[in-house]
Amino acid sequence: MFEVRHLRVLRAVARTGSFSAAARELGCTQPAVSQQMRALEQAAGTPLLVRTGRETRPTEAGEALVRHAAGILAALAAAEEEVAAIAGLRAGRVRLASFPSASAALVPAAVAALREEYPGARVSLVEAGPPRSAEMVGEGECEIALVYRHTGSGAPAADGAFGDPGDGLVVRPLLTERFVGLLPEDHHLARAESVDLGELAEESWIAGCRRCRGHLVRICESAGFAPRIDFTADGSPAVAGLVGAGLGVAVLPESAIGPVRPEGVRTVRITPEAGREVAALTLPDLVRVPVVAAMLDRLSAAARG
Amino acid sequence: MFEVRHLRVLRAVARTGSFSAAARELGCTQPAVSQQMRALEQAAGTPLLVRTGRETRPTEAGEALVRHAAGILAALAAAEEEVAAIAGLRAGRVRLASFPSASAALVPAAVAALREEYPGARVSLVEAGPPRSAEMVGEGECEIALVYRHTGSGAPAADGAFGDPGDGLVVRPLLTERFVGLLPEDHHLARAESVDLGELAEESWIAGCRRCRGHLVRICESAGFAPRIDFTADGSPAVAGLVGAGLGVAVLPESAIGPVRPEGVRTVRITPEAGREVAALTLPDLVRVPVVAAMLDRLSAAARG
DNA sequence: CGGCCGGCCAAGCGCTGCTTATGGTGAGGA
DNA sequence: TCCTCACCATAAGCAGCGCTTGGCCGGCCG
Repeated sequence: MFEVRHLRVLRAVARTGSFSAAARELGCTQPAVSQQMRALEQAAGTPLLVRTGRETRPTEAGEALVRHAAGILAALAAAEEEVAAIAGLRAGRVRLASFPSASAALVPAAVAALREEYPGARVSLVEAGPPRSAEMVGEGECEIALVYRHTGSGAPAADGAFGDPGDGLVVRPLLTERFVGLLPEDHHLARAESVDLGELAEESWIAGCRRCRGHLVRICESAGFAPRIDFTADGSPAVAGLVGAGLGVAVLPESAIGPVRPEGVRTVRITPEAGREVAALTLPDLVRVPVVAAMLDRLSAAARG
Repeated sequence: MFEVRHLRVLRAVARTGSFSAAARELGCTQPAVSQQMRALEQAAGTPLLVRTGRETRPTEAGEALVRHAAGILAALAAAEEEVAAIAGLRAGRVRLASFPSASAALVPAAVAALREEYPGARVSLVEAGPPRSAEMVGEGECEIALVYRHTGSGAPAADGAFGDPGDGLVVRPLLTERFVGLLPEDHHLARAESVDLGELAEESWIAGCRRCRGHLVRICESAGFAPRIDFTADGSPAVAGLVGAGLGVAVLPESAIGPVRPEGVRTVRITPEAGREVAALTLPDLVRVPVVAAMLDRLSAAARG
């Protein structure tokens, strides 16, 4: 089997016409070149160079090998270049899977920051809830999953939001946030500093997605009542809109509300406290991939900001 | 720098999705694969494989490298194939330089024998006299030079026909042959067993090429006379034709006369004896090139036949 | 004819890459 | 739930390889 090193030496010898000159060019000693060429000729099974005393020329087989070596070494250089581009963050791909409110808040800022610094990076995003997004990382469909896990009065263990720890995923915590209550402006508790959920036991409730609805039920259970859920809306803006229309009350993560306060809605702290942790999941090997590490950093920064 | 071995292992891992399977496929142990991949990832400066427990997949950089590896390994295989074809004599080129009478006698038989056994071999021939043909070997313009050297009453040392021994050429003796006298059929010595050249001192002489002419003069000098050269012809058939026409006498190498005796010509042994040695010259390295060795063998066989 | 250059050879040595043996971990089945 | 198997990582030991140094020889040139 030919070695890359052999081909390099052969090319140098063929170009310079001398073992010594090739050795100087390659930064090694002349016997090293002699040995390399002997090994290569043994591998080839035929002489590749003729030493005529005055000069050293390739044989026909040597010429053929030099010809091929040019292409092989060029392909190798191209491969190194491409890998270096990915390793050096001049290129690279990172695929995110995230849940809706993160897609709206964290991800745009992080992606913008990454692309500003590394224009070559290619970022893609797909929306998927915590169980599925973690699976996608495990299945190689994406590099980073943004997930959340409910904390507080809910049942975190049963929630298992961060995916099975047994998946071998690494967890990068991004932020923890409280759930706040959303009340219509004209609600009698809308100006309160803090509201106990029990005070809202008789209200009409507005729930979000299936997962959030389960969490809402558990929160209310821990406060001693079962919520009467009259509306279910996908997406926080819709929930807030329903609250603003005076159709009921809701609890949402702080960040899900976004920078602009929805019209006609007041937010209040709630007790018992409830919240969620947002984290990024990825595979251990992938945290050493530059573009993945950079994206994780940008996500952390976006979560802090 | 990537090594061929690394690429092979990477490809096997990517294809099988497992270190162990790759090790089995490559005929080595699993830790060997682990080490190879670690070394390759270190060389690449970025992870190339993600181990998810269930399976092992390439990262983006790994995919890029696998993609390049396919081309590189294919080019390498093509190079090995071509070199093996040359080494294995399924292909190969041998260029001959020979003097005219060998071109007419030895070479056709040898080339025919070689091409019959190895149809892929490409043989070319150029005519050149001994000094020049040896130079051509030294200069890489051909692989084999057919040369001759006069022996006997001539001055072999001054002749130097086999080229400078200092050229580093190897000599493969092919045949030695006597010079014979050519007399017209009606010459009074045409039926003699042997003719002393002195008896032909007063004849009209027909000489061949410049070099042969010099040799003729020396032979005659050693017999005690200077030949009167009235005709000079390039090529033995022409010389024999002139003799057959009764225009003079000549001496020629036996083989130069060829299988068919020219019309009207008788050949007689001459004294003092004169002759020449025919040999093939090549470079030491080239005798290990299969097609060159084969050609030398065929030339020897043709010389014996 | 002597210096010089280029190449081969031998010896020594450090490094690399393989092997065997062992431990940890996730997955599948009783 | 526990057991077992498959897979991978790690460590230690060892053989082989490739490089270097030093010495020698042969051809070329001043």
